[in-house]
This record gives sequence, C-alpha cells and structure tokens, in this order.
Amino acid sequence: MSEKFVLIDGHSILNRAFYGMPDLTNAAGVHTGAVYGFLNIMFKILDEEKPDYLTVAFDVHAPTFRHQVYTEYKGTRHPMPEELRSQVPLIKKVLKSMGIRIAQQAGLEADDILGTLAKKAQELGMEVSLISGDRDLLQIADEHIQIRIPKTKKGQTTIENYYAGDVLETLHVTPAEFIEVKALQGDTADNIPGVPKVGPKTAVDLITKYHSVAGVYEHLDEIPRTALRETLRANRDKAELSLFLARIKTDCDLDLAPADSRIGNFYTKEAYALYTELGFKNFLGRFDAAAVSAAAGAAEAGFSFDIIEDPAEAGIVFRKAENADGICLFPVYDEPKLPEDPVLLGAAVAFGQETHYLTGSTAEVMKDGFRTLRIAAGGGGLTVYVYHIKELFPFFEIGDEEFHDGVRLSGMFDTLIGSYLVNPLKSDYEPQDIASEYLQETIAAKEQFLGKRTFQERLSDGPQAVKETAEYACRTAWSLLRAGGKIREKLKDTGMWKLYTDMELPLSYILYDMQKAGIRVLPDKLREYGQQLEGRIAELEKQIQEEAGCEFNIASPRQLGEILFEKMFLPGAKKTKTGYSTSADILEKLAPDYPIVAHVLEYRALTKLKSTYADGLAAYIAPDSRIHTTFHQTITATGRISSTDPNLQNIPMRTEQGRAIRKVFVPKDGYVFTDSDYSQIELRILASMAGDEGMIEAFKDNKDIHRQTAAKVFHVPFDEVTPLQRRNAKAVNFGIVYGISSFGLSQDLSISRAEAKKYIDEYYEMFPGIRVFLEKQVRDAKEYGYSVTMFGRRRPIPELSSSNFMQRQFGERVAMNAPIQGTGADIMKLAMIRVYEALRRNDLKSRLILQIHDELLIETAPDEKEAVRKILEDGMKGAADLAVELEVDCHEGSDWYEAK
DNA sequence: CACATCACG
DNA sequence: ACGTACGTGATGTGC
Repeated sequence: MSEKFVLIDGHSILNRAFYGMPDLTNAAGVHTGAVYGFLNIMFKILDEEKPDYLTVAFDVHAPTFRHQVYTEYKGTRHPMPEELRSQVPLIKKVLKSMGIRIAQQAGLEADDILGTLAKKAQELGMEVSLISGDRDLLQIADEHIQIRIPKTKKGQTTIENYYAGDVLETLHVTPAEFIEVKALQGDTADNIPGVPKVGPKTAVDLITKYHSVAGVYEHLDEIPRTALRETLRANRDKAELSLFLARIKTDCDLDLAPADSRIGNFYTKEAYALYTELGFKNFLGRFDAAAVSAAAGAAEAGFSFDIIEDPAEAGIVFRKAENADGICLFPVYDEPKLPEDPVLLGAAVAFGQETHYLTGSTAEVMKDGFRTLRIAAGGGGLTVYVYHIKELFPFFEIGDEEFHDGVRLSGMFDTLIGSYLVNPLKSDYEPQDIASEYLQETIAAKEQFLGKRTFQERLSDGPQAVKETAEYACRTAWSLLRAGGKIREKLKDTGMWKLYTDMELPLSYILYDMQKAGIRVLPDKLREYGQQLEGRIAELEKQIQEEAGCEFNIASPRQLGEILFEKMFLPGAKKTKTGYSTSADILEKLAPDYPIVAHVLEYRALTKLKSTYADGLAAYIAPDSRIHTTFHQTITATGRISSTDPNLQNIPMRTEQGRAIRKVFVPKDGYVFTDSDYSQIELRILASMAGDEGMIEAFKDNKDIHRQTAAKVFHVPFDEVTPLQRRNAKAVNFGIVYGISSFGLSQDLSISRAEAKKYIDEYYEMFPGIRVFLEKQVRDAKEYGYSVTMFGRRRPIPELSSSNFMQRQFGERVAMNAPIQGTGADIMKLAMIRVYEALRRNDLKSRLILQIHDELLIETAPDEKEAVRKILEDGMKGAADLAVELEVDCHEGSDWYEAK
C-alpha cells in the first residue's frame, strides 16, 4: 500500500478556525480559539487518514491579503485582527512541540510550497491530501492528490473532498481549467486583475467551450457578444498576466523533501506542557502516561519522594508532620460502591520539603495518623490540606459525638471547595487544574495516570506500578500543599474565609451524611407506577400514528416537526437550527385545535416520567432499598448545591400525574417525613436587600404576595384582583428575580413586548427601591467584575465587559439574579448547619436526607415529630436576619407526596 | 458528542 | 439589527 502525505495550508486553516470558533482564552488571557480550532481540524484529519508524512506550510511574511480572507469577508479590507495575529506564532510553537514539520521559505507563498510538495510526493508514489480553506488549491487536484476543505458550521466541522473528478463534477471544469477560469474572472482578494466585466458565469462558459485562455483568444472571432469580445480583445495582457498569477507553482526549489516530514511521536512532554498551559483539556487524553510524567518532571526539579511500607516508619512520618505549619494528605482510593466505604490503598503525605508515600500496608497507622492530624489541626497552628473532603470523611472516621460536640473541622482545608469559592465559574477543579492555575505547574491528571483502570488494578501490577502510583500521588500532594496555601490566602483577601470555615466546610460533612443516609424507595410501587404509564403510552402512540397517517418516531423532534408542519401543514411553524421547533410552548398553542398535538404533549409528559423517573430511578435503588444521590458543592455559579446520579432535586411536582411519583419515596418503617420549605425566599431577600419599603410592607402582612403585587401594580383593591392579574404579577415577580427583560416577560405571558414593558414600568413605579437596587447591582458588578451575596460569596461576571451586546445584556441579568439566588443558597446552607447540629445536639434519631434549594426533607422518628418541626422552623427562620421575616411551611406525611 | 426537550427550584 | 428571562441534570435522537 502506498504511503500517505498530508499537507496543511497553515494560515488558511488558522483563519477558518479563528472565524469558526468562539474567542477562547486560557487562564492567563491568551487568545487560543484559532489554535484550538486548527488542532481540532488537524486531529480529525489525522485520525481519519493516519498519514505517514505531515507538513504544515506557512508564508514567511505576515500573510498576504489572500490568506487573511475568510470567504464571507471577501472584498472587505479588514486588517488581520490582533487576536488572530497573535496566534500565528502560537500555532507554530505548538506544531514544533509535536515535532511537526513546518514549511516556510523566503520568496515562496504557502500555496507554491504546497503545490510543489504535493507534486513531488505524488511522483514518489504517495497519496496526498491537501488541507486548505482556500478553493484556489483545487487546481492541484488529481487522481492521487485530494484537496480537502474543512467547513465549520454550528461548531461542527465537515470536510469537502475533491479529487480531479469531483472538481469537474462540482465546478464543471477540470483542475487545469480552473486556473484559466480564475485568470479570466480575476480575484480582487488575491490581486488577480482578470478581464474586466468577465464574472464567474462568463468565465466558466468560455473555458468550458475553449478549455484555456489561449483557446479563447484563438477563437475570439466566434464569440457572439460584441461587448464581451471587445473587452477580451482589449485586455489580453491582463488575461495573460492573470494566468501567471493564478497558477500555483509546482516546481519550486524547496529546502525540504517529502521524506523530511515523516511523522514521529506527536505526544511529547513539551506538547503536553503547552497544551496544559493553553487549557486544551480535550486533547490531553491523547497523551500517554510517559509524556505526562515527563512533563511533570520538567515542572519541578526540587521534588523528591520515598515509599514507606513499614507501619512503624509511617508512624514516625505522622509524628514529624504534626509539627509542620501545613501538611497535605492525599489518599489513594477507588470510587466505592457506597459512599461510606472506600478502601484506603495508600496515601501521599507532604509537608515542608518532604513528600512520602505510605502504602496500603500501613492503613491502620494511616487512619490513626489522619485522625491525630485532624485533631491537631482543630487545636490551631496546623492546617491539613486535602482535596475533596466529602469523599475523605470515611478515612478520618469522625465520630457522630465529635461532630455535635462542636467539631467544625477547623484547620481542615479542602482545596477543591476553596478553589471553587475563588472562582465558581470553572467547569473543572481537578488537582492538575489547581496546580496549573495557582502554581503554573503541570501535573498528571488521574485519568492520564490510570487510563480506564482502577488504582487497585494498577497497584497489583507490581513494585514498578507502586512506584509510579507513589510518584503520581506525591506530586499531587506536593502541588496541593503549596497551591492550598495560596487559595487560603486568596479567600482571606477576598473576604470569603468565614464563608469557607463557617458555611462550606461544615456543610461538606452534612452532605456526606445525607448521601450516606439516602432515601427509601418502594421498588414494587415504583414498578407499578411505570407499568401504568406504559399502558397509556402505548395507547397514545397508536392514536398519534393514526392521526398522522403514518408510523414515525414521536420522540424524534425532527420527524415530529416534519409530520406536523410539512405533512399536516399546522400553523405556527418556528425553525430551530436543525428543523422545526416542537417545544411545549409551541405545541401548547396548537393543542386546543389539533387533537394530535394534545396527544403528543401527553405522550411527551408520560415518556419523560417513564424514562427519567420510573425506569431511571429504579436503576439507582441500592441493596438497602434506598437511593443515595451525590450532592455537589462545587458546581453552580451561584452557590447552590446540585444533585446527580440520580438528580433528586428535580422530582416531578407541578402536575398531579408527575407528583404522584413522590408516593414511592417513603421513610423507614415507623418513621415519618417532615418537609419544610421557605416561602418566597428569593422575593423576601430581594425586598430586604433592596430595602424597598413598599415590598417589605407587603410581606409584613404575610398575605399572598403575588396578589398583593397585583393589587399595587394594577391599582385595584386586594380582594378584587382577578386570577389573570395575579398570574401576571407573579410572572413579573419571577422576572424581576431573573433579571427582567420586557422580551422575556412577553414570551412568558404571551403578550406584546410593549405590554410587558408597561407591567415592568408600573412595577418599578410602585417599588422604586427595587429598581435602584437592581441598577446598583449591575453598576457594582461592572465596576468590580463580580457580584456579591449578603454573605460575601462572589460570582465573577466576565460577560459584563464583553464587546458583544448580547453577552453584555446577559451579564446584566446575571448581575441582578446572582446576589438573590446566591443569598438564598447561603441562607439555606446556614439553615442546614443549624438544623443538623440541633438534631445531633439533642441526640435525635431523625436525619436530614434531602435539600431541594428552598426545601429540606427529614426522616423523622415517631417520637420526635414535635422536636423536628421546631428544629426545622427555628433553624430555617433564624438562619438569617432580614428586613423581612423568613417564613417556612412545614408538613408531615407518610411519604414525600403527603409531606410536601 | 451536540442538540432538543423537559423535570425541578 | 440583534435575539434574551436565572440556576441545574437526565434522556433520546442522530451524526
């Protein structure tokens, strides 16, 4: 089989990538979007073609105009934007780090280099693929030279491929004739004059007939159109010059031969370090462990570690560590079946300049040591740095009695929670991300080190594997120790230290406890619920197919859209990127008039319940008949917690049929549920933070707040508010909390924008303090770059300084919403701590088991109902002292349905 | 793996 | 002229 050569037109692909990608920057603010897009395209090609040779060609000088132009920008004279210019050296650096041959030569254009290399490679019997964004290269196409033009549309890259035959088919001329066409029509972007008045159509017609510029002039007299004939005659010199300019050279004297471009190992340690620095996490998976640890080795020369297998020696390490200022413990463990029993396979211990790896054989000493250190840290003077403390509690073996006696985990510093508080917008806070951000160092990612295996499997490979694991863990511990110190300082500098010590850290243990407790589910009842849905779904399916007159997949929005809007010609078709929108708000408008649409809506509702809840939840029932969700403390931008595997914060509530599923969530035998939720907490926070007298007054009456709002906004007595008025006022209240826009409100209420604006204006008229407050939130966020909650939690809002109007607009809404939603989250977290500690302090058997943003669910022992109710009410109401009292609704029940 | 959709607060 | 409500997570489709 012949060898394969891939040639890339560097500037042209970089251009494509730049305009096809969002303007990405790395942590240091370096623009990286074009480089990222380039690599994306390159890897796609490489994965597909698996070539033996690869070269990327560039022009030597700042690119000539022809290379700056993206098709859509043709004819415009924009200079190359600085954000793109700066990425030219960057992509070259990246390519070099991967050992990829760069071809550039004084006096030659990239096109000519590409043309020459392509021909030479072909002469050597290779198959050539030439990657360019520029159609000019099509003239090179032939049976063994394929021109590939990537297009980035909607973030997806598709590639158009042209062999000689494809050029003929698409453009109706051969590759050689393509040059002739171009010579006649010219190309202003490339400074090819062409023949005046000859456009693409005429040029193609002429060349199809006469095959070349020379042929055209030979048969000039045969041309019927006088004007055309004359302009050709008058511009023969231009045509011939254009022919010269349009032809890509294939016979240049090159510094490099195809053989110089043989591909080696792309995934070097230099490349790994560079990718990490640029923040290209998606590509890191391509690197093997060798490159990673080599890169890590390069990052820190002064690092050393040893391996301790003897328990007695391990004990010595812990005694020594106790006297340090800071120590990092980094246990090695695999994901456990149940949250409470991970196996401790080993641990790295770092302090001062020392790093030790203690093997699993010292497990007992390790657990003792952890405990000793934790208690020493609680006494002050010592900080114990860890990563993801919620997963580590089993190793610290914190006794229940210790916790309610006031162990607040003082002196423990979780670098995960800390880095989240510093910047809650990041998608990842892995140790390698933390090392990169706070130390500018590269360390191996866990997946890099492990691949798809577990630590247990890896360690069983033998002494070498133990050594590698030790190095991985020790490097991580050592980075986290130093980064941890910086994060800690940062929290103090930004006024978030108390938020960490008094809110997030104690909460982490509560979340652990809630996960461990889980919630009981009745499997038979859940199955029954699913079966009942199944029956109705089958009926609906049959009925819908009948009404449509054909069989199709109702769950496919694409097929459904075509049936409804193309086959049945229903009105109100709205296009999305991929087809017709079939979302509920569109279908709801049609449902009254078209039975099929009503049936589709019901089908959707039921299949959702079936797949996500009936079947979905069943898969999570553990052997103890309970579902143990995972709570996440470092996900949301606003400070809320989230829940996954499964998500127990979105169990149906709004429809009766959905709500019924809550009947399968039950307390353990003999117990009951106590459910307590804040009433209108976000509006109360808004009223309080804004200090708006009118709204504070409205809450003091403790009457239906939406109705009160309606009375004020529509100037009617409280008792005469119509249901519609209340609904509208409610929507405005929500809108205000979300960072209102007249458009959003008009959508929600299906009214005109003008009308929506009237509501908003009237609202601000009645509650002037709200407007002043929201405006100040936006102003301050613009000035500082972040918004702040009542408890000092920050949310950066980079969108506020965007040059994009839409982005900025979004930033303003966020600036209005984040302090409110975030303060709500803060208050609930404090409430959880108060409630949890009260339960423990009173030695109650009742347990907190779920939090749903403004709601807490407790599994209550039968003789503790009164106490629990009081603890919930006091704990939640007293969590914050606002200008408006916090109200909670508290209910008991024998299942979640009943308790809510 | 992106998208559309929909469940919750 | 643009095209939007805030914050999440899970599922099925279709490339």
